Amino acid sequence: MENLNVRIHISPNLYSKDPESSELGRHIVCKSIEMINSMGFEAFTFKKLGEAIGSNESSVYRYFANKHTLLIYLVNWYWSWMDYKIVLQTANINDPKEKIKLSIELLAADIKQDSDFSFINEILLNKIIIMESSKAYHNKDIDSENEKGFFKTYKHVVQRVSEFILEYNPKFEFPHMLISTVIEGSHNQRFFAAHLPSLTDFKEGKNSITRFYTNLVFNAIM
Amino acid sequence: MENLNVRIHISPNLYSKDPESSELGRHIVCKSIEMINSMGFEAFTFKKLGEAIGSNESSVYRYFANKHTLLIYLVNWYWSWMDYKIVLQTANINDPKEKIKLSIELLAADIKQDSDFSFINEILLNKIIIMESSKAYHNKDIDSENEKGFFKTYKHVVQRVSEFILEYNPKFEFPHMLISTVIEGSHNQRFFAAHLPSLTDFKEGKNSITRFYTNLVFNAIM
DNA sequence: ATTAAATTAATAGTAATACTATTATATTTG
DNA sequence: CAAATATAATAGTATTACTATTAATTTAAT
Repeated sequence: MENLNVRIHISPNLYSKDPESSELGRHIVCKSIEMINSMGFEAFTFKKLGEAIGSNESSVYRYFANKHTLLIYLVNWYWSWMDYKIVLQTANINDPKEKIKLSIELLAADIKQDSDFSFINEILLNKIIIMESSKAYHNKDIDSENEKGFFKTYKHVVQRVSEFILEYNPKFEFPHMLISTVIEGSHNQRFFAAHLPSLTDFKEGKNSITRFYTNLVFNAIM
Repeated sequence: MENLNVRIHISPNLYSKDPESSELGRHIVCKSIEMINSMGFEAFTFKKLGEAIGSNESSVYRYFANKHTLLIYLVNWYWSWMDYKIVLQTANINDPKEKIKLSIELLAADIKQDSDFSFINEILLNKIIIMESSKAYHNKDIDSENEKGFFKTYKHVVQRVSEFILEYNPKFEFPHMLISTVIEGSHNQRFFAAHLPSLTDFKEGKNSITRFYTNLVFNAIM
């Protein structure tokens, strides 16, 4: 990605103190991504994180109320970043078909390169989204958290791509279902490919997942 | 469902002591379904369960090593039951198109009736599958648990319906991806409809979800 | 029927987790 | 420079997720 002077803006509802405002804060986010990746969200604790960054538990609590909120922060960062990538990729393209194609490629891709325009490692963050993001909303607080805007950026991405779908076919009845199916589905398929391969037909190096969902979408909306 | 003398068989790997073998065991399973539903999997504990059934924590531990294993048990029960329903529904039907259609209807349905042929409430269990089942596999032990057969019945259902797909179109490249997309997708859509409606195009009483996935499948494989 | 063996139930205890409250130390500002 | 504010570290608590031990009950064998 180009060396643009762009920053992902995160709603203040998603943290107690802005982690971007201090070295410690950036460290917390950066290290938490590594740790959630390596040990899994369940085993990850603020105590371990504090130790790992040479600080302590209570300092982490000043930035995030708990590890769930930290996950929400990461998930929102990811979707803001993804939205930005989609906008950039589809800028100046008029053909809705092409916009849809490019969007699916971004949404379903296996992220292999860190964009380097922030302290966040997007390769690892993508793995967290695949492995852990469903835990961000599959809980009893979903409704109150949704009201607080915890899932805004995800909904935003779905809305954006759904609009491309409607540009292509204004009569299509289920654009949001289709896009959320592609997003969640492609993440699931990457997870299944790695751990439950009999639930997929994934073959290395053949772009199966992107191909599958691209075909699925265009067959559905044409 | 008819009053058949059928029992869902659960692999002994999935429990420490067979909960079907005693009153207490059946009580544990039965009550856990209610409690996981009402309080969510995270807040649910064996201590609370013990109290609720007039027993105690350690008695529950004799049946299941921990609450994660209990969830795995429930998930497997569900998929064995679903497989049975699919077999029953599609028996004596030769047209693969019809078999696929019926299977999708079963997989994507909002379960509204308890089949009453066991001590398990399938309406509530279906809600648990929608809300909690991704937690059964999104964890760091997935590979060793998969080896122990923890996800066998789910894979079995996907395999069965994938075979219907291949009967219909032997050249289709992604039958497993398609079916796991339908299953996970339809569960997600039911969850979204209830909690994040802007990710769906769900409309009450219009069978949107089943209709969407049925169209998706037949457009994909034709 | 009696005793031994096995199973089941209940009690108590422990390490770890997810926080909170308090105090100490630094930094900023009037 | 003193007061106010922000930050960091320590210590503590309730709960969780178990485990180990002991007590009670059931089953089985002679």
